[in-house]
Amino acid sequence: MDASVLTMVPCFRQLGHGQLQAVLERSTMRREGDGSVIFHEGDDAERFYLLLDGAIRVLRIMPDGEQAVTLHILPGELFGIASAIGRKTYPATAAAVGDCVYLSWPMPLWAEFAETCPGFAVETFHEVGNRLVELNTTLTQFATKLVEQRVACALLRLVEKFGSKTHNATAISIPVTRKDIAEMSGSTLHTVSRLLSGWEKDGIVSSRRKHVEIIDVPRLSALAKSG
DNA sequence: TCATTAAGTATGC
DNA sequence: GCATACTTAATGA
Repeated sequence: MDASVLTMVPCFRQLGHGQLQAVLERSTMRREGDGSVIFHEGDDAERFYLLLDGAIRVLRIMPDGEQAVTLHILPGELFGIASAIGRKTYPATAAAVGDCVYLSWPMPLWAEFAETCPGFAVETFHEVGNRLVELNTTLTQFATKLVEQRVACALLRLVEKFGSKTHNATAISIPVTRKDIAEMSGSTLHTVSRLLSGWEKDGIVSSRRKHVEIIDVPRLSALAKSG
């Protein structure tokens, strides 16, 4: 594994090759398959993580066993950064979406990186800030929109993060089930299934098992708007 | 307007 | 061939 994989990572962007090498040498690399849980909500926050490849779903599990997906992590982003917000335990569960490759470090190194790595603190503040904005947007959607609009919003959020243009559509590049979309939109898999079937008839989306692509993004955006 | 129940079909390891 | 993903309709809050 070469230190150059870290040059694209925002929080290490200002480090020279030697420093990157040192950071890398102190990390542990792991690989996980779809659905594997990396840490659970409430676990002691012993390590922090950097996603190199794949995607991570951050979710909370309700007392009745229901799950709510709060956000997704992209390659190059940190996760499990309890230290950054002054916590001793993880506030949410992190699970792999598809195959993932990630690095991790013992949590005590967080303070050391923040002190010794130029740009690390500033970049992680940015990242945390961006997530706050994202969560705020999602929260507003939950509070103000009807289910159909929320489901449309959830799909658009997936497109924003994982959309890849194909010949005549925008495919979501990670596996997503109806249940996943329901957990992102505060709905049920049945309602999501019904909505997707309807939109498929209207030529707005096209879906197979665990795979969704959007044929007509503007019309989906229109559905996502209230009114 | 939407969740729940229930009963089915399709798909993939 | 079995578990998982998905569809559809009916019911009722």
